Amino acid sequence: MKVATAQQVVPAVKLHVLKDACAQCSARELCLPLGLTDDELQRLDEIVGNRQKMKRGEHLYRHGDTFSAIYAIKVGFFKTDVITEDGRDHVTGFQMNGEILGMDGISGDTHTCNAIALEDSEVCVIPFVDLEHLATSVPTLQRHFHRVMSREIVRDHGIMMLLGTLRAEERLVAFLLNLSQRYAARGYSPTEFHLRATRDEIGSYLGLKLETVSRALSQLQDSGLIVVQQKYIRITAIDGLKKMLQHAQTC
Amino acid sequence: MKVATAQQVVPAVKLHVLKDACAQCSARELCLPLGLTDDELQRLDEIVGNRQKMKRGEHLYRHGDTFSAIYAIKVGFFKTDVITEDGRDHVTGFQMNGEILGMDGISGDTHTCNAIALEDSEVCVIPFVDLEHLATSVPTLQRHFHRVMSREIVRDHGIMMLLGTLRAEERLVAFLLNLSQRYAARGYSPTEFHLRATRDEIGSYLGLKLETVSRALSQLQDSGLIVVQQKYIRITAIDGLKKMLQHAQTC
DNA sequence: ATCCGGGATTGATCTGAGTCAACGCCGTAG
DNA sequence: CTACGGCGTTGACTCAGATCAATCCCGGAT
Repeated sequence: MKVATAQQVVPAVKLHVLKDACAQCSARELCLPLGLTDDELQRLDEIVGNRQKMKRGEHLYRHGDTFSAIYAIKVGFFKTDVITEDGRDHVTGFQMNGEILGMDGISGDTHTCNAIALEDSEVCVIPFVDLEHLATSVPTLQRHFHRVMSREIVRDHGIMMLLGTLRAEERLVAFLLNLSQRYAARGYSPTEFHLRATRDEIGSYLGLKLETVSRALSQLQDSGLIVVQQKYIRITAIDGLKKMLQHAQTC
Repeated sequence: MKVATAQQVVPAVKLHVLKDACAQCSARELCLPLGLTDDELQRLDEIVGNRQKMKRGEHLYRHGDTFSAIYAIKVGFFKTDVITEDGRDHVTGFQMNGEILGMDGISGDTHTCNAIALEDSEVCVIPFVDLEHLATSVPTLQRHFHRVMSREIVRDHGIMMLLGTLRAEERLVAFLLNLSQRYAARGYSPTEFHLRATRDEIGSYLGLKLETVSRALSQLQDSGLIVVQQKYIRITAIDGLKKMLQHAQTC
């Protein structure tokens, strides 16, 4: 067998896998292995077959690919998008380390969207049948997986709300605050980061045209709330941004 | 204990439960018990404690309620909505018989949206800890539950696409075709039905104002594609509607 | 170092949907 | 039967964001 041969030829792989195992992973609070015992973690490690490195621009999976695994992002940044019958696409989300990709594929055995790396990235491949099987004997894991799926649903509701009720500038603010909060949760600066997405991708995500995204960013900068230099963003008045969302449309 | 007493006092309840059991339910192809053996169905029946009747306008659960169960709609029609910090609300979905409500609550132990009956309805209450417990020993059930959650995610992506890329009339068309298809799947007419939602609720769902919904419906009627009389809708040219979505924005 | 091309910014103009307002319809309560 | 109130329709006007277009910026290739 091809895979087996590869492992025999390169014994270093085994070591590498151990080094990156779930127990040591910095993302473990965020992705699946929350609150597992050492033994349970060990069993999870065993099913997480391989860690897959990806170059910027590569697809992790494509719309129509048969579904076999979900993916935990170890490092990197992704976008997911759906394609309409008439060819246009729409970005449904941006995912960063510690987050799970691929749950769209569970319902129909094929993926319904594309997942594309926006920078060099690395993911853990979690074969889904193995995960389900393990979940039957590790209730904590089962519970946590359900939470992860549910969180995705709740997140989507938030985006639907954003798309349905907020104005352009408010959408941008919500987007920036969301990024800020997620970076903070990972120990990065909540006020200073690089956007990995283009204006066009951000626009697609927020239901805006790229020019509108650009203008809204400039406007926020003119108001003294943020500093923009291309993809670099610095939030100078995070409370001001938050206030914009609270009073949205009320005045 | 109160509950136990109630069951002893009213022995008729037991009979009633049996009559409505999952095995006989007309919605069983659509909600959870797909492909279970008789024995497994029996065990599911046992955890589905009670069937709850609801009057139009009643809340099944509210934003903030502690989460304990998901609900399968036996008969009726619901909407779910989320409330923003500043008081506005946004409809996130309409649910009909055979569909599952409440999965938003799994992630945080409290519900994140409201579920409101738009007509007199009846739901099966499925205590979530029991469902998870049963799922560990019935893989088919586990699998199917995961599919149901995933389908919800995929559905939400579709709505995000709709909100982000379609124009007002196209959104209405997508909405009507979606209803049509769901009614068809239940053996009702795909071309003739009553909207249970107001123009305002439909507008909230589609990211439009109620006037725009009204206008778009009138326009579709003028084009000879549908007939509208208040809440009554008849689709007279379903292919014409489908065509509108395929060529959306391409010309 | 220079060239090239994709991405970003900014301005001018246009338009689809929102807003405001009047009126019509229908079911319910008295 | 009539009055009322919520829902729906339609019209006139406004405006936020799309569209079209020119220019700028920056990073990678030659």
